[in-house]
Amino acid sequence: MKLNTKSRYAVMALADMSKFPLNNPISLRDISLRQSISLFYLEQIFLKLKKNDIVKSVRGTNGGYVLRRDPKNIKLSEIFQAVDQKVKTVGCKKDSKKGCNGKSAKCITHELWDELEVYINNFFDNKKLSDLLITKERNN
Amino acid sequence: MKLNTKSRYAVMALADMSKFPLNNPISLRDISLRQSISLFYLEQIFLKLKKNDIVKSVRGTNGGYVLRRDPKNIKLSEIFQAVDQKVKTVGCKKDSKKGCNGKSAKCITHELWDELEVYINNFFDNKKLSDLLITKERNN
DNA sequence: TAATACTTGACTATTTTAGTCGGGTATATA
DNA sequence: TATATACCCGACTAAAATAGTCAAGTATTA
Repeated sequence: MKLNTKSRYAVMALADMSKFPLNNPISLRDISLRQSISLFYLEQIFLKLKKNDIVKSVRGTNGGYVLRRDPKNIKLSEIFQAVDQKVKTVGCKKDSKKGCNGKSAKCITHELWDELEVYINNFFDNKKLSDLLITKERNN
Repeated sequence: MKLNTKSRYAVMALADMSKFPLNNPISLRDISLRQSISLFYLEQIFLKLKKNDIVKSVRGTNGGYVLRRDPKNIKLSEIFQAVDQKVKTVGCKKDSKKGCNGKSAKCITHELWDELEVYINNFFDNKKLSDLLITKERNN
C-alpha cells in the first residue's frame, strides 16, 4: 500500500500556493523551483486539478494558477480524486451480482476492503488544505 | 493508493483457514481451489506468513498449514506486515535531519503523510482475523 | 516406496509509475 | 505589434513494481 507521487506533489503544490495571497496567479515555474518538482510533471498534475475545478488558470505573462476557493474549503479528498483516480482496495466491482471473479462465496474479505476504503476516504474528507499550513515551522 | 493482491490473498487465505477446525493442517492446494488463487502464488505468500509466525507448516501427506494462534488473536496488521512490506506514504526517511530529498522547508506535507500512515495502520491493528468470520453469509 | 505437500530461489510478462518532450495557444507588457 | 511568458495537451519512454510461473528439491505418512 503506497501513495503515488502525483497525489503527494499535488498536495505539496497546492499547499505551497496557499501560502501566498489568493487571487494572484502563481506560475508552475515558481512552484517547481520551490518544491523541486519537475515543471513538466506539474503541468500534467495541474491540468487535472483544473479540470476538477480546484484551480483556475491565467494565461500569458504573469499568468499562473489561482485557487478557486479558500484553502479552508478545499478538502484533500477532492485533490486526491482529481489527481489519483481513487483509493482502490478491491479488484472486484462494488455491487456486481457476480462479484469477485465470478466465483461465489469467495470474497469473505470483500466487505473488509470496502470498509477500509471508506475509512481512508474519511481521513481525506476531514482534512482541509488550510490544515497543512497551521503546522509549526519545521526546524531543518 | 491501491492494495496489492498479496495482501488481499493472504487475508483471504487465512480467513479461509479460520473456518475449519484449528490445529488440523490445511493444504495450499485446497485453499487454492476454494479461493481460486494460484497455488504457486500461495506458496510464496505462505512462506512469508510462516517466517512471521502467523502459521506453522506440517510437511508430508495430509500436511498443510496451521494457524499458530486463535483467529481472535491475529491482527490484520501482522498479516500485512508479513506479506506486504509496510504501509508507505512518504518517500523521505522518517527522522532524517536532511529529510525530503535534501531540500529544506520543503515538506509541508510530511506530517500529513505520517499521520495517514498511523491512521491506516490503526485500522489494521484493530481488526482481528476472527472479525471477518462474523460477517453474514453473502447471498450470491 | 509412492504420493503428498511444503521449501526455495530464480525467472518472466505485464502493468504502473514517474517523468520527459514537442509543438502548440493565449495574453500582458514593452 | 513583437516577444517573452506561461498555460495546454497528447504522445512517448525508462524503470520499477506487481503478479504470477516454474523447476528442482526435502520431509513425512500411509
